[in-house]
Amino acid sequence: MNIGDVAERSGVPAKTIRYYEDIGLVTPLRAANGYRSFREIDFHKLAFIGRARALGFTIEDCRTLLALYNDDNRESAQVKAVAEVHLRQIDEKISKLMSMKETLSSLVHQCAGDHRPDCPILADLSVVDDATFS
Amino acid sequence: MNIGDVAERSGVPAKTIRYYEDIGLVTPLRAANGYRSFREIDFHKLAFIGRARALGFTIEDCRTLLALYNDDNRESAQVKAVAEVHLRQIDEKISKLMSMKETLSSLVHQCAGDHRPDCPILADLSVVDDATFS
DNA sequence: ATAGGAGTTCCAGTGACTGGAAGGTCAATA
DNA sequence: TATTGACCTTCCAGTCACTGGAACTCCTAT
Repeated sequence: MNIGDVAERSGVPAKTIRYYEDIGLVTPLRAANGYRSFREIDFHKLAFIGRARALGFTIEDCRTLLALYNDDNRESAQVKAVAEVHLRQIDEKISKLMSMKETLSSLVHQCAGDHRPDCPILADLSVVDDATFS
Repeated sequence: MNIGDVAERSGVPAKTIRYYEDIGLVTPLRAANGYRSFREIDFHKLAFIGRARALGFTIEDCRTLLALYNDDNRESAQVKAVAEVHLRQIDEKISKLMSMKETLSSLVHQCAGDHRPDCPILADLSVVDDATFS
C-alpha cells in the first residue's frame, strides 16, 4: 500500500503519517522507487493510533498503549491506569471549560448587544482589583 | 513598577509579560538602566489580558477586546459578538470532551484492571474496521 | 511527448508560552 | 569596599501535534 491508500483506509492524513514515521511511531518499508510501502500491520497500527488520538490520548500515550498491545505479558491494570489518568485530565479540562462557560454566558446575557458602548463584559474584564483571576 | 511587581500584582508571570511585549500587546517604558518600567495603565492592561485569558479568549481576541475597550465609539454588540463566538467554541470543546469521556469511561469500567492481559480498552482501539473513527 | 496525480524531502509556521544560559544592575551586609 | 543574592536583561530553543508550501521525482494514461 502506498501512503495515499493507507491514509484513506485509516483516516489518518498522509502528512500526519509521515510525521508519525519521523517520530518513530510507524516504520513502513520502502519500495525500490523510494515510496513508503505499508503492510497490513502498519495500517492496523495507524488505525489504532487514530482511534487513540480521537479519544484524546497523547502521542506518548499512544506509544505506551501500542507497547502494551504488543506485550503478551501486559496486565490490563496497566492499560486501565493509563486510561484513568487520561480520563481525569479530560474531567479537569471539562470543569475548566464549564466554569469559563458559566462566567462568560452570564456576562453575555447581561450585555445588551446594541449600539451603545456600555458593556458588562468589558466592565468585568477591566475590574481594577489586583490579581483576582490568578 | 518593575516587571516583578507588576507580575505579582497582575498574576501574569514575568516571562509571559515579556512575551506580551514582544508581540506588541503591552508597551512599558524603559528606565535608564534598561529595566522595563510599568505604569498603572500597563498594569491595568495586563490584568485585563489575564482575566480575558482566564476566560479562554485567544491573544487575538484580547487584542480585539482591548481595542474595543479603548474605543469610545464601540457598540456593545461588537463585544458581545466576540464573546458569543468564543462561547460557541467552548461549547464545541465541551461536547468533544464529553463524548471522549463517555466512550473512555465505559471502556474503563469494562476493564478488569487486574493481572490478566485481556483488556477491552485495547480491544476497542484495535478494531480492524477501516476508518471508523474519522 | 506530455499532462496529471501520485509520491519524496526539507523548512517554516502554528499558539502561547516556558526553560535555560549568559550576563548586567541594585540594595544590603560583612 | 567587596561581595552576595535577588532581580533584571537578551536570545535561543523547546513544547505539542501537526500543517502548509516549495521544489523535486515518479508513475500512468493519453
